[in-house]
Amino acid sequence: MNEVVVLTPERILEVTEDVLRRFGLAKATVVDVARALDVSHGSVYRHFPSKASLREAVAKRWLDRVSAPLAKIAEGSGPAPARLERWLRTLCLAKQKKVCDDPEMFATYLALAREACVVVKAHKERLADQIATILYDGVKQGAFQVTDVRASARAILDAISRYHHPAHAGEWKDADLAERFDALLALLLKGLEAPRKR
Amino acid sequence: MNEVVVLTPERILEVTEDVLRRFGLAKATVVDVARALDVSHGSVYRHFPSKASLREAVAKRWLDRVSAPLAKIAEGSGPAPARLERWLRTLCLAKQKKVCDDPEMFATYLALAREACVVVKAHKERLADQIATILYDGVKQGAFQVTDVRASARAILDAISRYHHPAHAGEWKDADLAERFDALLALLLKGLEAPRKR
DNA sequence: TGGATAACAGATATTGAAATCTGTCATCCA
DNA sequence: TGGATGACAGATTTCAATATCTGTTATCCA
Repeated sequence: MNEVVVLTPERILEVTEDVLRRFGLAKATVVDVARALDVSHGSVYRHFPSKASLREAVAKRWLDRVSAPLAKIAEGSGPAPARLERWLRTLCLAKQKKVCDDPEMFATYLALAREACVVVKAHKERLADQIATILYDGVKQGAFQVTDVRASARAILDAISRYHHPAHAGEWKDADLAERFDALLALLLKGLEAPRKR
Repeated sequence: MNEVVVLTPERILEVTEDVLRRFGLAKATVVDVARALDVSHGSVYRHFPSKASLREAVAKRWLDRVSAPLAKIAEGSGPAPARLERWLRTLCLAKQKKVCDDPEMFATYLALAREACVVVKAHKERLADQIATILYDGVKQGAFQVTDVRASARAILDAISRYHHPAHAGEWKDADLAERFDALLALLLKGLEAPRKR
């Protein structure tokens, strides 16, 4: 049988994540990754053109893991307002859980994200698309009154920055966090709402 | 005549700001400040118990200069929605102008604010109070329908974080900034609005 | 012949000794 | 006697030599 373990980009990314977890972003080197894979560092450069591109790929993996469960909610069915609320709560709670469970790794990913701004931008576009999907449903259902779905989707994502953007992670320990988030959510949903028929 | 120049806290703060401008936050020392004042650094410690407290006082001065013109708007008269819009635009444009005019000094103040989180918290409370003042007027005028003025005020401040919080300064160069801010503002104002009488 | 390697040059990081800084205090002086 | 001073100890920063890392390439091998 003697399985020959081949060096794939996927395997490199896994090990890189592990190395980042153990050493932190500042200290982790390509040589460390190669050592953990038991290959020369030149071999890593065969699969990724630079250290920056390797890091970018790790960032992308992480962000994809964030957006996947949200996509499920966005593409679900049922009343749009409830769905939007669930989507927004899921996004913010996921981020807040991450920082709470493993603050060091979160800090690592934050720094990584700052470098890989192209990847982050694409991620934000995807999130805005998901909100837009829900808003579009809401307009069809007559629950929302929105003139520009795309602009509103971005406005909502912007509005909750404080509760999902890693730069604000330091403010997530406040006792009144949930209360304030609820107030913001209520304000946004009221802003989207179509006037009641009577 | 021979005016004796006395060493006042105010004069120390002025010179400290100047030293910060010239050397940057990381390099500026209490000794530098004392040198610029032509006194021993021990004299500075007679007026401020520590370097941290000196920096805090500088941060406070800066934040007070931000909130003063906003207080004028908040305490003005006229229709609350227009006043709120003006207040929010003034806050965000002031911050964005600062970062555009003197990015280095802005970075210095950002780092300073991160240290002096107590002072920053008080500043945010003051801003929320100002918004609450406008909201209260709006409710009285029948323009806004808000159950908890204080909570709504904080929700609004939170919602525009992306456009006034220095942590997002990197995103203020985007071409669609004004457009996106307008969309968010419209959404928030719609959320505050009392249903039209008919 | 695709994929791994070791050797290499230039860039970056580490390290430890020396310099500087922070905060205190006994002393001075107007 | 309130306010300034300079000397001081311990903490922090700087700087330059040394080590390590990044990215390339000629070479190897299965």
